[in-house]
Amino acid sequence: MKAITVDSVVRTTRSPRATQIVEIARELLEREGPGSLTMRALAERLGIRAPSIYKHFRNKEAVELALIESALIEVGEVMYAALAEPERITSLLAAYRAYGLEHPNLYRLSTTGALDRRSLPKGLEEWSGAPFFIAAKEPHLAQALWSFAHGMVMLELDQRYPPGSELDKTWREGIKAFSAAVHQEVPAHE
Amino acid sequence: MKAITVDSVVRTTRSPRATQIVEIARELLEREGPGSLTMRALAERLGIRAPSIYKHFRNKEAVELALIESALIEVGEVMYAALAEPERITSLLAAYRAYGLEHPNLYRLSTTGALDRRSLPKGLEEWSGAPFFIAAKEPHLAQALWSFAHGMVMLELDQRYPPGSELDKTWREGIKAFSAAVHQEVPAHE
DNA sequence: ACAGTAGGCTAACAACGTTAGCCACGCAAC
DNA sequence: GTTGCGTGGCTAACGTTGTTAGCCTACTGT
Repeated sequence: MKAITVDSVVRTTRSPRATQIVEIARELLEREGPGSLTMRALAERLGIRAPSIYKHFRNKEAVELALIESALIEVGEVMYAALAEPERITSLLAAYRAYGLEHPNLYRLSTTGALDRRSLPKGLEEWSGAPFFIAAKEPHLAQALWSFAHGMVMLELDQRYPPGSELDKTWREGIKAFSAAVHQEVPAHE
Repeated sequence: MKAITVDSVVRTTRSPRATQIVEIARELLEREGPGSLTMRALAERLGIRAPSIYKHFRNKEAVELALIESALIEVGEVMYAALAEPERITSLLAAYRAYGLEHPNLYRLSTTGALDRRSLPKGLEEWSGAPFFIAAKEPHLAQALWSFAHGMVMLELDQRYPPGSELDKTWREGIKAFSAAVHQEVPAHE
C-alpha cells in the first residue's frame, strides 16, 4: 500500500548504459510496435551490435521487464493523482484508460502474459494497483473494478468492440454500476 | 442476434485434410501452448512437412483463424445454454469463466490481438457475443459486462491477481454490481 | 607494471514462417 | 488410351529471430 507519495516507489538502479538501452527500447516499442522491438533493431539504435546488449541485460525478457517496471510506476502515478479529485472512481478509471490508450504497446506488454514477480522491485506491483483498493474500499470489489478497466482497455486497444460502439457510454455504465456497489458496500458516510 | 439454436451458426466448410489440420493444431495449442504451435510441429503430427500445410492454408494466421472460429462457436454455445437457467447473469458469467479456464490457450488466442473480421463467417462474432446483450438488456451495460468478464478471465489466466486472491468472491462482487445495474436499468418486471 | 573487468566485436547456431520449384498421382476430356 | 491438369506431397533455401562462444581492447586499481 505504501505512502501516496510517488517517490516512495523503489526503482531498480541501473548503469547509465543500461538506462539508455531501456529508453531506446521504450521508444522502439511505443513508436514501432512490439514486432519491431528486436535485439538487433535495439542495438542498431544504440550504435552497437545485438550481442553487446547481453553485457547489460540477461536476455530480452529482462529488457522488457525494465519497461514493465516503468509502466507500473507511471500508471501508479497517474492513478494516485486521480484519487485526489472528487468522483474518485470516475477519475481513477479515466486516468487508467487514458494511460492505456496513450501507451498501447507498453500497456499490452505490461499486462499480458505471465509476469516474473521475483524480478520486479518488491512492492511495486502492489503499490501500482493500490488505487483500486483505495477507491473501491472493499478488496474484492476493487479487483473486480480493476478487471473491468483492464478488460475495457484491452478490448478497445484490440478493436474488439463492434465498429461504431460508443465506448464512452460503456465506460459510464460500468462506472455507474461499480460506484453504486461501492456506496452500498459502505453504508455510512460519503 | 439470430436465433438461439446453435445450428444457426455458419461454419466455414473445409476439406477433410484441412479439417484434420485444424484438429491437430487445436490439440497442439491446447496441450503444449502457443509456443509449440509451429508449422513444423504441426506438420510432424500430420506426418507431412511444413511447406505442405500451405497447400491447405494461406499461412499460419489462417490456421489460427480457424481455431478462433471454433472457439467463438463453442463459447457461444455454452453461453446460450447458460441463458436458459435462472439467475441469467450469474450462470452466464460462470459459463464464460469456465470456458476460458478450461481452454486457456485457445481463449487467449481468440481474444487478444487484432482480429481479421472479414475472414470470419459473417455474423459469427455478433452471435457469439449476443448472450451478454440478452442478459444485460442495455447494450452499453452489456459491453461493460463482457469487458469485466474478459478482464477477469485474462488476469486469472495470466496469474496477475495477488497470490491467495479469492477470485470466486471477486466474481461475485462484480456480478452483484452488474446485476443491480441491470435491474435498475429496466425498472419494470423481473 | 600488471591484472582484471567492462564492454565492445564477429561468427555461428537453432528455430521460426515462408517461398520456389519439382514431382507423382488420379481423374476427366478428347 | 493418351493427354492434360489440379491436388498435394517433397527438398532446398531464405531471411529473421534470440542467443552463445570466444576474442579483443581500453580503462582502472594495486
